[in-house]
Amino acid sequence: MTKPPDVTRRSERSRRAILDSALDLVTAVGYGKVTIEAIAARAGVGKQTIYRWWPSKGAVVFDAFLALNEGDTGLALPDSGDLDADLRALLKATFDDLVDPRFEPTYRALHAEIQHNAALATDLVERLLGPLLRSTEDRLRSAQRAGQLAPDVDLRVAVELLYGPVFHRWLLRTGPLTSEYADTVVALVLRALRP
Amino acid sequence: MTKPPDVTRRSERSRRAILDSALDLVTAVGYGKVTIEAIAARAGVGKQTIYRWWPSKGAVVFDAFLALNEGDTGLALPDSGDLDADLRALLKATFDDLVDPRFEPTYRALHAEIQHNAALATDLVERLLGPLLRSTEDRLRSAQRAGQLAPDVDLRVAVELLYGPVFHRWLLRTGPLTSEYADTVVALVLRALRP
Amino acid sequence: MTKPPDVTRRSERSRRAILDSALDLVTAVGYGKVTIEAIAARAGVGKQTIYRWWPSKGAVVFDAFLALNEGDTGLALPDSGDLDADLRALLKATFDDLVDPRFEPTYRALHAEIQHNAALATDLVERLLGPLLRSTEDRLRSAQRAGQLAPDVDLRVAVELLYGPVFHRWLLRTGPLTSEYADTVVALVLRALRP
Amino acid sequence: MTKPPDVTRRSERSRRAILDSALDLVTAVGYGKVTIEAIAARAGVGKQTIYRWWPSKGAVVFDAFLALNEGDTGLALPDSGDLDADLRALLKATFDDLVDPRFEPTYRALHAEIQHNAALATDLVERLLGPLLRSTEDRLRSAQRAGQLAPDVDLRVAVELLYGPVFHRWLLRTGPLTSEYADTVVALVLRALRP
DNA sequence: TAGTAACCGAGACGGTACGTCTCGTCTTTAC
DNA sequence: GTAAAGACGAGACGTACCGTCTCGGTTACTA
Repeated sequence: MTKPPDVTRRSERSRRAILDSALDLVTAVGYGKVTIEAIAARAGVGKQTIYRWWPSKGAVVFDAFLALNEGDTGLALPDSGDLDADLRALLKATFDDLVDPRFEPTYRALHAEIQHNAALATDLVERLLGPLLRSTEDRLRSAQRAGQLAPDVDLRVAVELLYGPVFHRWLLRTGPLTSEYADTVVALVLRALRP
Repeated sequence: MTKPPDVTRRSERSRRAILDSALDLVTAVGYGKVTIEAIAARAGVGKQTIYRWWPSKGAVVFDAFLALNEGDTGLALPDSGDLDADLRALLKATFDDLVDPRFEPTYRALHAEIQHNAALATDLVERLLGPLLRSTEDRLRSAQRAGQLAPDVDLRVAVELLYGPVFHRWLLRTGPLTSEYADTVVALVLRALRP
Repeated sequence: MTKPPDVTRRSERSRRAILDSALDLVTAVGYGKVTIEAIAARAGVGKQTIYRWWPSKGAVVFDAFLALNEGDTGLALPDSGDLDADLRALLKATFDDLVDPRFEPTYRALHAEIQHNAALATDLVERLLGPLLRSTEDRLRSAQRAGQLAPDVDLRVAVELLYGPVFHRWLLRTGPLTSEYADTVVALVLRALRP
Repeated sequence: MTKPPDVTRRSERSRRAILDSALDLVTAVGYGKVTIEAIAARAGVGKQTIYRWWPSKGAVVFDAFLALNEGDTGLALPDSGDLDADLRALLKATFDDLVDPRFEPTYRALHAEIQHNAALATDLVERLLGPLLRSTEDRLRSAQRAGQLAPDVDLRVAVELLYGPVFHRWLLRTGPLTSEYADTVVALVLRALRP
């Protein structure tokens, strides 16, 4: 049986160098053209050191992406009292991220990756998307408590009703992600959710 | 300038063999492990014959998938008069397809592929998803004319409101695609669309 | 049983175009890089037209070479009475041909080819080298009759004694083919052959 | 700039396997039909391992051939005192090698190869033929010192006078390499070289 | 003069091998 | 004693040609 590496001995310097190189390369040449060899070379690290700690290229890049956002103190939960405005802001913030040319290729690559890598999917949904979805749900809950939403609405479904159309457009490229689109979606969804 | 191959001389026998082999292999070993070499070998065909007519593995597999559905006479547009029931039927038919173990891996693979292949994305949306989305839109239009939906609703957005949550769940694996889920989504969406 | 092509119907225009193209290509890119496809394309000819009339690339190129020399009325047999001078002239004429930059690569290619193509070897020795070797032998015979050479010398061996060292140098690149070299070889050989 | 491979890390086991396989294949199917793919497969080696260390098929086969003869302690310089007999022995030993059915096809292939590969030509002449030519020259030098040869004869030319006719016959297939032929050539050459 | 046999240009076909690339593992060197 | 450096076995990539096999379309003999 193969022994797992001793995590206490892990070189923090190498870890950082690998994540930084992964990110640099992914933005420079695109996810598809990044290779583990290239990451190792740029990080000044043996390939084995990558294979020892990550199971796949996707996992390295994903970790690199997470590390990028890890400074964020989490989404400032917007609660201006105006539910409509708050939701529109959340949606717009979401697709500002999705179409940011610095991130879009990698977001797409990660979404491609999770189609045949369920473990990565869980991680991505939990740790990258999670904060967004959770704070949206929180906002809806506070509205529900305030009697602005029907009391029997399943909030997890409500969140999907908001983000589903956005991701649908973005993943299938069936249309542009404009401000008006956010307005339209939010307006319709609120009609669905109100008491 | 490179000359395109003379399509009139194309061997139908080889075309069929290639598509069949592609499909067999994709279901047998999964899209990611299928190679053009293997498709050619199994089809009893030179690799060049594949490269002559398709630009990528994704294109071959996609064509194979299309050919599979090509016998379908198109969706029987369901119009029982009961809008609610019709939409639930459409949604359930959709995820019956999505979770069919014979097709799911390949659907996922195609969705992964289109993230870095825009041409394929257009094709997929147009030719595989298109019929479904169009007939859904047609059904909504007939309901709108009958005064069951608000007259100012943008039907393309309405369609996304229906399918978005479904694809969101399926692509991000955030929850199961159950019958109840379809009911919930349709109920909410109809509340949004009613006059 | 496969029928041989009907030589009477052969297209002279195609034959010429093929030989010309073969020669052009061989001097342009070198024998090794010439392909039958390229010859056919440049000649504006179907590949089958080449395969119908020649068994191999070597055969085409050889024919092209022969056609080039076919205008030559044959070697003017040098018989000035001065055997020494005549032989030196023959040797020098030989390596003028061998090192002519227009022909050397193809001569070398043909010599390479005959190492695994005995039929071509016979043709080459008979039709390209033959005239030279025969006229040299003739010159030696006349000298032998005149008593300048030992009467028991086998003239075929004598010819090889003259040309062998030259080809040895040329084929194995063991040294330069200079005028002095011809002088030295002829002088030594004549010492061997004199009565 | 591409870095050359680190020769100190080279796998001796792979090197041997490649050379052995090359030799086996060349004798089994003939040089022309040997491919690098086949050598790699038979050696249980990745193709890259061949491409890393050799520039061409010819180079591999040549190395394989050299390795074969590498146990030889070099030609036992024959110096029986009888120059005539010694030279005849050398010539006969030479064409015993040339016409040995195990080696002839490969010798021919190598001679073909060097026609368009000057680097290989140098290697072949230096390392395969070299020992033979040098020991022949040594034998002639000792004879010259003993006054059996004219003191002004250029011994390199003398060596070519001996081997040139032999290679001429062999390469151009203009006649058989018999014992009598060796006798005749040696006799004539000695007449040329004697004081 | 109609029919027909053959060559012709063109080029698709099943194949083989090329030389390059990347993978994930194994081995050696140096700190 | 750990990791960098990097050679290794494996095998897919896309390309180039191979030699064979239709295709229609001209010729040029035969009935």
